[in-house]
Amino acid sequence: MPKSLAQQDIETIVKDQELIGRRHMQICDAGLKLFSRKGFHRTTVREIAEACGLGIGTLYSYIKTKEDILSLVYRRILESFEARMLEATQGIQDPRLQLKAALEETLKIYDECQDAVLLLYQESHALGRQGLQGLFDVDRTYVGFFREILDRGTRAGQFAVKEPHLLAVCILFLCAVWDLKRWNLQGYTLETIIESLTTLILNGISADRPMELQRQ
Amino acid sequence: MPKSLAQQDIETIVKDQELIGRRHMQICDAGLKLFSRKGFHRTTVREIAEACGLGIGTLYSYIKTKEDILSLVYRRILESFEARMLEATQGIQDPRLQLKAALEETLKIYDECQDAVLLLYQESHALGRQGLQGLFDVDRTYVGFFREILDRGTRAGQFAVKEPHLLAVCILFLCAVWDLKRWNLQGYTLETIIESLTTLILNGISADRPMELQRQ
DNA sequence: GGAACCCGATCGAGCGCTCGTTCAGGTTGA
DNA sequence: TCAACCTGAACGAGCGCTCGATCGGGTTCC
Repeated sequence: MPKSLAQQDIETIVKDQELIGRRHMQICDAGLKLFSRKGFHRTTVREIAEACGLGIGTLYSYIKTKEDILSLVYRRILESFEARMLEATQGIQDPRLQLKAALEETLKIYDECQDAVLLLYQESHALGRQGLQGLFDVDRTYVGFFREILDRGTRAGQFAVKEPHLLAVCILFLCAVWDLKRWNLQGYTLETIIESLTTLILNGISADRPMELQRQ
Repeated sequence: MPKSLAQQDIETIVKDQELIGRRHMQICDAGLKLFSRKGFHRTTVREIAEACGLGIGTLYSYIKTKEDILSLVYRRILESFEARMLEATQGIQDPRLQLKAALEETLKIYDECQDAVLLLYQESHALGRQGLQGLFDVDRTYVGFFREILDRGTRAGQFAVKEPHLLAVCILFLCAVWDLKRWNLQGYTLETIIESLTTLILNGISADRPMELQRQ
């Protein structure tokens, strides 16, 4: 199995690969829960060890530093995002509909994983250079995915987009508004957000006015 | 002078109000510089004291906790933003042009104050409930400002916006893409960003297609 | 079969250190 | 003289991480 760019191995004392996998899972669960609730710095390694039912020493047989736990958490989050995203949009031919589907799925994911997205934006600077690079790489593939849709739509004459990469970044970023500005969006439903953002973006980039989408 | 909502006083040992003001200024400068470079948690109070030429004890005569320094920094940032914003857009009658000006000025501010905006998004959760409330309040007035433009434009028949508040939040948020996704936007100029975002948003919310803006 | 040995996962007390905060004493100016 | 301000050594809580000890189970050898 080829490893993605974000998959630099974490040094471990323990040898058994299958066991490492299981333990890393436990550590992820505990890490995500605690980091989300208290933040990276306020969470102690001891707490994480306790939360996953391991001794501190044991925990440190599966990681080298506290930072590794954050990396582990990030990896799993992003992997799951990528998988869901691809599944929800593959096979759709019409760029406009595909973009709509991509937006909708991203917003649904971001809705279900609020804590994770928040963590991603707030604590990523706790990662070192190497960890950050991994995040960047994954993000770039994400953006590239949106960008491809934009390119296809532009070639088909449906979209009028001067800077596809820039716009892809913006669109993906905009989806995070639901998580990062949640406190100022109470009262709205996920459906309203999806509709509003989809309308804004599709109108914003359409070569002609996409009336059929508004009517439907 | 009436104090804004964010202006709950910080407890100090020192009495002289004018001196407090001056010292708080020094502390802000040092805090912004160091927090931006190293983050809140990695910056020590000692470093801040040194950077503003005060002894640690002296510093603690002007604040009660480290958190107070962050509050202080945030306050100043937001105050300056608000002032610039209002100045740049007041008096513009046409909603479309006013929105354009507001976007442009916000992006310019966010360009000049990258570190500050990043700090705002990354470290605000280090603040306690009270400090956060203050931030929220200021942000709401900001958003309200955009919302007003949207409302005026909608009444004038220029914009077609179903959820003005939601959209105002989105627009303001979108401006931060330039700071929060900077690493993925290298190579673009501020001017390109301004143009792309303005086009996206104005097209996105316009009742009719605003061709004149594109031609000009 | 079972004694002797080995391997590697587990454990948690505690080391070494950082960092926010305090306080007793010094300095200054009116 | 005394209030206001300044100073930095000292404090101690809390943290990440290490390391020697333990133990269950597999393997070897008689």
